[in-house]
Amino acid sequence: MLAPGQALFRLGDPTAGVHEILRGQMQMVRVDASGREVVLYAAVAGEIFTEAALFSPIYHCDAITRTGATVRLYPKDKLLAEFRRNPQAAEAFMAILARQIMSLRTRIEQRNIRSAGDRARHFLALNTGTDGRTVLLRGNLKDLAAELGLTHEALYRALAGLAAKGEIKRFKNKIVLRDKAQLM
Amino acid sequence: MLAPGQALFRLGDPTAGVHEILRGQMQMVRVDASGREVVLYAAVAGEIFTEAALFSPIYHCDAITRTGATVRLYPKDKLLAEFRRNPQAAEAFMAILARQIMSLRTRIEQRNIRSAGDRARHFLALNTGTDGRTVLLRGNLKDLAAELGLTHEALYRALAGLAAKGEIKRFKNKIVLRDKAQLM
DNA sequence: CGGCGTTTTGAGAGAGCTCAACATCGGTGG
DNA sequence: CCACCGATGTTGAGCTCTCTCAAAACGCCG
Repeated sequence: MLAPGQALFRLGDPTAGVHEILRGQMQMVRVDASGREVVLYAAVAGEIFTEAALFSPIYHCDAITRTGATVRLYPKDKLLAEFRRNPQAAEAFMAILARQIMSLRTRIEQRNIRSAGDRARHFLALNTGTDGRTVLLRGNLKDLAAELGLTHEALYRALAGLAAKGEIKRFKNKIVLRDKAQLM
Repeated sequence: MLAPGQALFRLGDPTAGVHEILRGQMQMVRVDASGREVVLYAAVAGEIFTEAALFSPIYHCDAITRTGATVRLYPKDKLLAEFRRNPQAAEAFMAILARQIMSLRTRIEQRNIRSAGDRARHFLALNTGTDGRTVLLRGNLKDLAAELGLTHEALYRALAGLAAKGEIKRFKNKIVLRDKAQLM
């Protein structure tokens, strides 16, 4: 349980283990030679971070929460001991890491797309449900815009544009893509 | 050894194992409901990919090389067997995955920065050598621009701007940051 | 010297960001 | 039941910054 502005750990601190964010956000921050802050990563609720702490004696950045946050710690020694005793647990953890890599790569590819319309399309295409055409929206559009790295205005306009061209249909909390057969 | 345009595997193929790129580039591609290609990730020489293949029976995307590529396969069953037998090997692989996650996160944060100058600064701040001020440039600036997701023109201008403001000094194959004491 | 790729600089256009105003929706309290 | 209020959603106008296309200077190698 951390108050806004509080640090979970600082650069150089001995590593404790893997953390999971239950509520709020954490920023991994490094300070460069000229004293400027460089944000390495901003983690949100539901994510685990400091995986690399398992393999390093000290932290290589600061972890600060601006929003306040609740964090759960999985102690390093217990995890490693469990992995040694139980190869299945080790495999499961590897699977978690591998999935994170995939999702991060997809996100990078997404950020490579400059056009707001194309970026929205990219997101929609990768987040369709089982029917391959329906995307359920989890939160509000402002949050989605942040996730896509767009201003909410740009996202509204992009979606309006896609809808105008008939590529999508918008509903309360879902978006349906027009597929090849144009069934929708 | 793959020819340009050749596919290493296709969506739905049974997974073989983890691949390392020795030469060239591979693109992970998925095709969306409307038949459009969506690039999940572009991997370059030196990287490993399909880590997640260890934990899935089939591939969830196509792997295609446009440039042609040489790829080494680490067979899935051998890797998993080795991990079960040898917890140290498992730990080492986890460490590789964890490091990749860190580097991907840093890259995402980099791509969140819109200003070319800020993005260059971010890169420089995170790539200083032991003295905390000197960045050795591995390749040419065009390649660096591509790595940063900028056009080479934009990067040239950004560096020129930083140099004009005295934040950096440019040399043949290195860039030196001005630190707080302005020693340079 | 000639050719090729990298580095640099210039001009113009497009697209997203910023600031701003307004609409819509849901919840709250009178 | 309705008025109010805040947050979300939407649209408008202008600006800035990068991208694109273009051209020139520079460096390297045959």
